[in-house]
Amino acid sequence: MSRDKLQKQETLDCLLKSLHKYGMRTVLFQQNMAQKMGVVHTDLKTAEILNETGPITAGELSRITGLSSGSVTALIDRLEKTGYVMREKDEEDRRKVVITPIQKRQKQIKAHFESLAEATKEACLTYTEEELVVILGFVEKVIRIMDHENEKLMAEREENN
Amino acid sequence: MSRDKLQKQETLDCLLKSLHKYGMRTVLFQQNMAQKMGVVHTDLKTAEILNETGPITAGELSRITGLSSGSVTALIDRLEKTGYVMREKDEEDRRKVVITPIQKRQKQIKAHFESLAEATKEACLTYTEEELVVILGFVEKVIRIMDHENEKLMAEREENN
DNA sequence: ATGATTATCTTGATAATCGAGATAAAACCA
DNA sequence: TGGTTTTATCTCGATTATCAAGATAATCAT
Repeated sequence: MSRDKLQKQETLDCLLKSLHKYGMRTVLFQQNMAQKMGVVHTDLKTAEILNETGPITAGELSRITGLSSGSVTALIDRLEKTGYVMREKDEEDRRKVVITPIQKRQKQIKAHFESLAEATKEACLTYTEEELVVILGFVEKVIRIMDHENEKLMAEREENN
Repeated sequence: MSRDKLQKQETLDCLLKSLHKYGMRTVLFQQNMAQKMGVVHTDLKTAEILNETGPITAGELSRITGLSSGSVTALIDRLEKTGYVMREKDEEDRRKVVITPIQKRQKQIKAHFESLAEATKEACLTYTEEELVVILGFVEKVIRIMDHENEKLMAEREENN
C-alpha cells in the first residue's frame, strides 16, 4: 500500500474507534439525563422516539423499542400518567392504539438537552461552512447505516418469535 | 446577517438535529445488540465501559453507570457468572474490588459490532484523507463535549445524595 | 488506639419486564 | 352473510433489575 493510503487507513481506524467511543458516551448521557428527569431510561428513550416519528401505534413502539406488548402497555400507562403522551383509538382500525406525544412535555425534554446543544454549536463555529457540510453529510450517512443495522436486528428478533 | 452566515446557520441547525437523531439510533442499536446477545442493556453498557477504561473498581463503575452500590454488586455478579469480568481485591486498598474485563469475551462483543464497523468503513471510502481528518477532529471534539456534559450530570447526581 | 470515613456487600421492597392467555376488532373466505 | 383466522392491545402472575438502608470490613485521621 502507498504511503498516502496507509495514512488514510490509519485515520479511518481512528475514526471508527472514536465513533464507538462517542456512541458509548451517548448511551451514558441518555441514561444520566433520564435519571436527572426522574424517569426510567426506557421512558425517555420512548419520548425521544415519539419526538422523531410523531404519533405511532403501540405495536410500532413495541417493535422499535424491542419491548413485549405487555411492557409497552405498562410503558404507555406511565407516560400517560405523567403527561408525556396521549392514547387514542385509531379510527381506521379500532384495534390499534395511537400514541401521541404531548408538545408541552416534548419542549421540556428538549430544554434538558439545551446545554449539550449549545456546547456543540459553539464547537461548530470553528469550522467553515464547507467543512460543516462535509460533517453533516457524514452524519447523515452514518444515520442511514444505523437505520439499516437496526432494521436487521429488529428483523432477526422477529424471526425468533 | 449576511447571506453566507445564514447559510452556515442553517447547516449548523441541520447538523445538530442529525446528531440528535444519530444519538437516538445509537441508543436503540445498543439495546438491540444487548437483546441479541441475551444480556440486559446494563450489562452490555458495562462491558463497553470496561472495554474503554480497562480494570476499574466497583465504585467507579457505580459512578459511571449511575447505579446504586447494591445494583453494581448484582451487576458484577451477573457479569462474573457469564464470564465477562473477574473480581479482584485491590492489593493497595483491600476494601476496593477491581473489575477486570476478560479479553475473550470482549472480542466476542467486538465481533457483534463488526457489521456496523464494516458498513461505516465502507461509507468512509468516498472521502478524501483531508475530509476524514476534519470529520475525525469533529467527532473527537463532540466526545470531549459529551464527557464534560456527563461529568456535570454525574456531579449533580452526587450532590443530591 | 479509637472514632470516623470509605468501599463493597446483604437484604427486603419496589417496579420494569416477560410470557402466556384474554379480549376485541379486522380480514379472510367459503 | 356467518364463521374462522389473524392482528393489536391488554391483563395477570412470575421473574428480575434496581433501590435504599443497614451490615461488614478495611483505611484514615487524630
